[in-house]
Amino acid sequence: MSSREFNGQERSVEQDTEQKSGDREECPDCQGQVNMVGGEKVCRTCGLVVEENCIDRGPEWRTFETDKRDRTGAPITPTRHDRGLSTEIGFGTDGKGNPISGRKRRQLGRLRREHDRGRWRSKAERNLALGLVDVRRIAGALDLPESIRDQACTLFRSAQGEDLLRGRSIEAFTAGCLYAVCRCNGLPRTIEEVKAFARCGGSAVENAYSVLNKEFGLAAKPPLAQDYVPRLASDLNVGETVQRRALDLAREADDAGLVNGCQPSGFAAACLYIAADEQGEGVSQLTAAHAADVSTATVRANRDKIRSFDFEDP
DNA sequence: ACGATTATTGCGTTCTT
DNA sequence: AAGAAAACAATAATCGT
Repeated sequence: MSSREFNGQERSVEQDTEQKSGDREECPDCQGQVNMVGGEKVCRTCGLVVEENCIDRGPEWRTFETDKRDRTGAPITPTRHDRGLSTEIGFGTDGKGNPISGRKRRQLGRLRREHDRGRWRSKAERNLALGLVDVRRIAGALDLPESIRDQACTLFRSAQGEDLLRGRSIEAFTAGCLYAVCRCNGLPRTIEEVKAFARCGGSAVENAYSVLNKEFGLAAKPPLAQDYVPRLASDLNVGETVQRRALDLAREADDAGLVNGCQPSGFAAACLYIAADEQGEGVSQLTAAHAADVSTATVRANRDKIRSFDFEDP
């Protein structure tokens, strides 16, 4: 939460200077190197999310202030079936903001109805619109960055273009697209979390994902424990040093293949638990387990695995 | 809250047909 | 080659401290 507000302030200031410099950036907290992880700028050492939604497709809103910039108009977005270029008939007021009433209002109502009906040229286009709304809904519920949401919308478009939706539900595919994009970007969301917001059966989501994976050959990386550390850390409200230590543990465990066969989120929870324990921060097994949606027994098992590995000797 | 023990589940292997 | 089954590891549930 706190990092999110932080972004909101920083963006307007730094957007111009940093846009595509590609130069090294420093984490404001620990001066570590910052690199891109799936649409988010994340500090390599402490895991702080410096900036998210780095791709800005928006227009230059300052056009009316300084006449130099001429990119105007509504923002074009893949999240609307017509890419945001449609027109809508508003309610209540006329063009000057004065209220309207009576016959005129009812006339506008009829006009709006016909306008809405004429909006979709085909069933497919209507389905697309439905799907994109659903993608937006789930992405918002999961608190995902905009770039992820937009990628998911684009993926949904492709899926429909390839006729993958035939006989399957729209809702399953929207959830599947979101999960697929998260996987491709190393963004830590389990399929369970996505399923929780999908308006369809969980198996349908899995099926949609596997179809997407097969048809498009998605670049889905195997999920890593270290990917889950930043989010869990912020959920648990631990300090910087704890988070950094946990990230180190997770990274080493990932490299050593210690996480193979385990649930990476549960493993990350164990890393956080150990790190917090070392620093004397009171994070109980229960809270750590709950944040990662695993049981305390899993946290314990993974903790023992880490401890017995003993990172010094190899 | 934590640890130990037991039960369940999921999954890759291996054995059959 | 396809399916069934025994085997194993990870996770969850339960009980005791």
